[in-house]
Amino acid sequence: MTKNNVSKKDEILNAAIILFAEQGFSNTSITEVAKATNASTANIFYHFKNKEELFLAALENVKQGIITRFDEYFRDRDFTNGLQMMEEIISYYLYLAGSMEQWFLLLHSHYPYRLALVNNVCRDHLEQTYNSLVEIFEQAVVRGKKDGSIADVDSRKTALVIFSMVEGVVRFKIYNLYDAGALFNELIKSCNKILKYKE
Amino acid sequence: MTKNNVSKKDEILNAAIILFAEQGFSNTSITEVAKATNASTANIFYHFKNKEELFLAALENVKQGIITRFDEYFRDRDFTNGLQMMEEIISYYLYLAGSMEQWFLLLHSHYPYRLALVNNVCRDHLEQTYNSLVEIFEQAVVRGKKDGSIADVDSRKTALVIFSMVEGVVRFKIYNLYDAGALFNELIKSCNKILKYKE
DNA sequence: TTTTAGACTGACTAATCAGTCAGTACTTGT
DNA sequence: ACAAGTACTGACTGATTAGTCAGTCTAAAA
Repeated sequence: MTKNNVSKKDEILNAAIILFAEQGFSNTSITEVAKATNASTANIFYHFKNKEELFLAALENVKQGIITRFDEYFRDRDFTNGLQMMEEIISYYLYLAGSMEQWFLLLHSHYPYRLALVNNVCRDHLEQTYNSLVEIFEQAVVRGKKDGSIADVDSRKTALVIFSMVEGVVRFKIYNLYDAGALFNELIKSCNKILKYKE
Repeated sequence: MTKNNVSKKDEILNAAIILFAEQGFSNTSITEVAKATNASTANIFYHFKNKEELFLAALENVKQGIITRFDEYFRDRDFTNGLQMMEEIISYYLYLAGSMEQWFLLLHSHYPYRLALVNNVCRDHLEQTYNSLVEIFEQAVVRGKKDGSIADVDSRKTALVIFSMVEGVVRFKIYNLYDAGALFNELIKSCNKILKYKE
C-alpha cells in the first residue's frame, strides 16, 4: 500500500463526508464523489464495497474525529471545578460544531438512524458516538457534585437534558434557523441554573 | 371539482408526508407515492406541478397542522400562571411529537433547510412554523413574568433556549436515540429552574 | 342530446443511478 | 529480469428516475 493510494482513499472518504453531510445519502451520487476527487467511479468501488459501506466509513470517520478531538481537548486542559468544566465543554462543543459542521450535519441527518435499525455496524457507530458525548457531560456533573459546584442532581439524566439542549442549539445553527452565538450566553446561564439548584 | 377528486389529491398529499418524513425527499420516488395511493404517476403530476411542489405542499400541510393543533389546544384551556402554562406547552409539544411523528420527522430532516436557501416559499413555511412555535413558548414566559411565577429573564432568549431543549429531546425521540418519556420529568424540572431563578 | 371541463391513465422518454468487468499501469520483492 | 499484487480506468449494463403526452372516462352544464 503506497502513500499515494492511502491518500486517494482518504480523499474519497473526506469528499464523501462533505457531500453526504451537505446533500444527504440518497441525493449524493457516486459520480459526484468521483468528480470531486478526480477518480473514476470504478475506483470508488475498488476502495469501498458499495455506497452503503462508503457511508459507514464516513460515519466511523466522524465518530473517530469527534472522540479524538475531545480526547485532545481534555489532555491539555484542567478545570477549577465541575461547573466550570461543563461550561467549557459546552463552549468547545459549539466551537467544534462550527468548525466541523459536516460532522454534525451527518450526525443530524435522518439516514444513519434509519440505517441503524437494520445495520448493526451503523447502530454501533451511533451508539459509541453518543455514549462518548453524553459521558463527557456526565463526568462534569459527577465532578461538580463531588467538589460542591453542582447540586445533588441525577447525573445521567441531567447530563442528557443539558446535552439535548446543546444539541438543539447546534441543530438551529447548522440548519440556519437561529444564530448559536446569540444564544450562547443564555445557554450557559440556563445550564448554570439547572446545575446549581436542587429541586 | 368533485368530492372524490379533492380526496384523491389529499390522499396523495398525506402519503407524500409520511413517505418524505420516513425516507427523505430524494429517497422517495413518485412511483412509491403512486403505489401507496393507487394512483398513476401521471395523476400525481396532474395535481402537483413537480416533485418539489409536492414536497412544498407537504411542508405547508405540516405547518398548518401544527399551528391548528396549538390553536385548538389553547382554545379550550386555561392556565393558573405562566410557569404552569409553560409546563403544559412542553407536555403537549411532546405529546404531539409522539402522535404526529411524521410532521416532526419532516421538520427535522435536512432537505427543507437546504431548499429554503433557494426557495422563498419553503423558507416562508419554515419561518412561519418556527415563529409560531417560539412565540407560544415566549407567551408563557411573558405571562409568567407578569404574574410572578417566572423570574425577570429575557423572554425571547429564554423561550428560545427552552424551545431548543425540547426540540433536542424530540429529536432523540424520533431518531430512536433516547426515550423522551424517561427524560420528561427531568425536562420539566430543568425548565422550572431556568424560569424560577434569576442570574 | 351535445358540449365542455376536470380527473385520470398507459405508454413512453431521456437521463441518471449503483455496480461490474476486463484489462492496464505501477510498484515491489525475489 | 520477472512474477505478483495493488491501484486504477473506460466502457458497459440493467434498473430506476422525474416528467410528458395523447387520449379516455365521467359528470354536469347548455
